[in-house]
Amino acid sequence: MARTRRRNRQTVTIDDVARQAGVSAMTVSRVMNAESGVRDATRQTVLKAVSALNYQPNRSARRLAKGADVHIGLIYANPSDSYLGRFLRGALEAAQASDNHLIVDICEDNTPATHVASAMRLAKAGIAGVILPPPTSSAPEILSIFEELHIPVATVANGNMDQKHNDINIEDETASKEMTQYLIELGHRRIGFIKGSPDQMSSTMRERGYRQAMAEAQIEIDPNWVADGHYTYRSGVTAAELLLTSTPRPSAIFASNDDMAAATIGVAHRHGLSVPEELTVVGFDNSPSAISVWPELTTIDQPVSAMAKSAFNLVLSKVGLGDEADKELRFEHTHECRLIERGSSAPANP
Amino acid sequence: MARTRRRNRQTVTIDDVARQAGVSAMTVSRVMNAESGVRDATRQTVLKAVSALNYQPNRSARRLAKGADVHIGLIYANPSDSYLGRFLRGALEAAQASDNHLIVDICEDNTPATHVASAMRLAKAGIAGVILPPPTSSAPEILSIFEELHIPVATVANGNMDQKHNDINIEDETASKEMTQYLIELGHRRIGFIKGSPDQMSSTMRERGYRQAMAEAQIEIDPNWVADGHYTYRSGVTAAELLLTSTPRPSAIFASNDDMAAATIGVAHRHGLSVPEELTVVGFDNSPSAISVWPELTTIDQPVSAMAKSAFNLVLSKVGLGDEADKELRFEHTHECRLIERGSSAPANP
DNA sequence: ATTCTTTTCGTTACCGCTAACATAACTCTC
DNA sequence: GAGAGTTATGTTAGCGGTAACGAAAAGAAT
Repeated sequence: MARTRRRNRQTVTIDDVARQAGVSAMTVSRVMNAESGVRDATRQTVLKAVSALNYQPNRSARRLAKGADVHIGLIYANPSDSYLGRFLRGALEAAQASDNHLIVDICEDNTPATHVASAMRLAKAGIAGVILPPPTSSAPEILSIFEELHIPVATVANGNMDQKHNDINIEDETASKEMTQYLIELGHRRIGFIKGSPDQMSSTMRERGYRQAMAEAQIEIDPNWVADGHYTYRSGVTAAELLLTSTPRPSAIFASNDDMAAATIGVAHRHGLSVPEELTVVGFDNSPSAISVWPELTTIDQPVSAMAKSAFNLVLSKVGLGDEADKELRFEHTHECRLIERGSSAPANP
Repeated sequence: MARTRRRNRQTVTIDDVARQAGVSAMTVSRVMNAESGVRDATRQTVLKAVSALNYQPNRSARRLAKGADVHIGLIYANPSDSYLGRFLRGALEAAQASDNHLIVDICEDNTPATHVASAMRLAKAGIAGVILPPPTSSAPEILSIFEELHIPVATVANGNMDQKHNDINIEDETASKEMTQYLIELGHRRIGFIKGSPDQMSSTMRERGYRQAMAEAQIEIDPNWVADGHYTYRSGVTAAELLLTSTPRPSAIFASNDDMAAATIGVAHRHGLSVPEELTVVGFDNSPSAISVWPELTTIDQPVSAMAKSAFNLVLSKVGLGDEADKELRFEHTHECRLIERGSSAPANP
C-alpha cells in the first residue's frame, strides 16, 4: 500500500474536475484562466463540471506555479472612513485578480516620523511596489525612501503638478464642467464658485472646468462670484459670506469640495436663505460630510475603488517590467466621476 | 541543454540558503519554522546564510505545502477610522503568521440589506470562517446566515450577553475599576459616574467596576453621583448637567465612554468650570473624540490589534478542529486594557 | 486523396516548500 | 565498546497548479 496521503485539506482539486469532465487538468486550467484555444463544447463541459463540484482554484498553488506572488504595499493614514473602505476593496480585488498580495500598513498619525516608520516596515517585508492613497501620496519622506530603494510607487490623487506619470487621478476638469452644466440646465445663471487650495492641482482643474462650462454657455462671470478657499470648512465660511453679500447675489454656489459646500449651507441658513429654494449649493468629492448636512449635498462622486485598482495595476506593470508585456494590466491614469443629485440643488427661481 | 527554466521570479530560494550553509533544504525549513531538533551551531550557520542572502520564504509555497491557505472573512461597517486601522493590522498579522488569508468585505452602510449582501459575497468566495468587529458583530442577519451555512464566526465586543463563547472582549470591569482607583489615588472622593446603554453588556460591567473600586476604598456612593446615559454625546450632556448641578458637586466625573466625557467637558465649560483644575473628567475607549477635545481626555485604551488577532486565531481553531490540536493558536477571550493619562485629569483640590 | 497549417488538447516537468520516512550521529548504559 | 535509546540531518514525494512542448484532430490548400 502506498504511503498515507499527506493532507486532504483541499476538498476538490483541478484533477477532480478534469476527471469529471473527461479532459486533462491542463484543459481545465485553460478554461479557468479564460485562455483561447479551447473548443466551445469542451469549455461548456468543463464549466459544468466546475459548478457541479463547486470547484474553487487554490490561489497559493496558482501563484506558485505562475511565479506571481508579488507583494504590494499600501500605506494608509487617516483618510475618511468610507474612502479607506472603498479604496481597500478596490486594491484587494486587484490583488486577488492578479494573484498577488496586498500588505497594508497604517500610519497612526500622519506625521513624518510615522511615515518613515511605515515605509521602512514595508521595505523590510520585502514588497515589490507600493500604492499610496491620499494623504500619504503627498508625503515627501515616503516618496523619497522608496525612490532610494528603487521600489516603484503609484500614488492616487497626490495633487502634485510634477510626476504625474505614476499618479492616478480623476477628471477634475471634466467633472467640474459637468457639474456647472448641470446648474446651468437647472436655469441658474448667477453661479458662484469657491476655489480650493492654490497649491493643489485639483483646485486649478476644478476652476478651469467651471470657467469652461460658463464660457460655452456664454455666461460672463462676474469677478464677485468667485471666492478664494482652502478646502477647509472655515475657509468656506469666509468665502460664502463674501458671495452671499455681493449684489446681485448668486442663485447657485459651486464649492470645490463638500466641506466648503457644507459651510456655505450653514452661512446661507444664518442669512435666512433656505436651501435649495432660495439658494442652490453643490459640492465635490462625496465625502461623509456631504450627507451629514441638511439638505444633503448634490456632489461629485469619485470612483475610489476603480482608482485603487488602477493604482495596483500600475505598480504591477512597473514591477514586472523587464519580464514581459503587460497582459491584462489595464489601468487609467484619470478616471471619470459621477454626479450625485441630492437635496441641495433645485431649479432657479425665475 | 536543458529546457529553459520556466521562471526566475524568486531571487533567493530555500535551496540557495541550504547550499550556502552547507546543509539540506529541510534543515533550513526547520530553522525558519523555529522547530526543535536542530543543533544550535547548525542553526547559527543557517541564520547567517539567511541574512547574508536576505532570504525571504515564499508564502505561497509554504501555504501550499502546509495545506494551510484557509480564507477567513472579515465584514466591516463604519467603525471609527482608527479602530478599523488597528483592527485590520491585527487581523492581517495573524493571517500572515498562520499562513492564511484574510478577505475583507465592506458594508457601505450598516443596514440589514447590505449585511446580507456582504455575508453572501463572502460565503460565495469560499471562506472557512469569519471574524466580525463591531458593529457587524451584533448584526443578527449576518450571524444567522453564517450559522445556517455552518461557517464558524468569531465576534469582537458584540456586547451581547449570550454566546460569549465565540466573542472576544475586553476586561471592562477590571479597566473601569482601575480607572476609578486612579481617580481615588488622585485624591478624589466625590466621583460621579455616567452609565452607558442599559442593553449593552459593557455598561453593566463598567458600572460594576466603578462600584467595586469605590466599595474597596470605603467611599459610599451618593445616588446623585450616578447618572444614566446611552453612549451618545447628547445623553452625555443631559447626564453631565444633572451631575454638575447636584450638591455637593463631584470633583471628578467618570463617563462610560469618550463621547459622553467630551460632552461633560463641554457642559463644564458652559458652567464656568475649568478642566481639570476644578473638575476632572475621564472617559473610556480612547476613541478619536478623546483627542479632539480640549483638554484631551484621560481614558482607557483597548488593545484592538490584539483582539483582532485573538479573533482570527479563534476562528482558525474552530476551522481546523477535526484535524489536529491547536498548535500555537493562542487567543484570549478577554483582553486587558491600558489607562492613558492625558490633560483632563488632575489631583483633587483640597 | 495528400500534404500543409492551424487549432485543440495532453504530457511532462517544475514552482518553492514541507510531511513523512530513512538514516546517520551522538549519548548513555553495563 | 557493543547494543539500545536519542537526537540531528538528509531523502523522497508530493501540495495544486501552470509553462513549455508535443501530438492529435480539424481545416485549408494543392
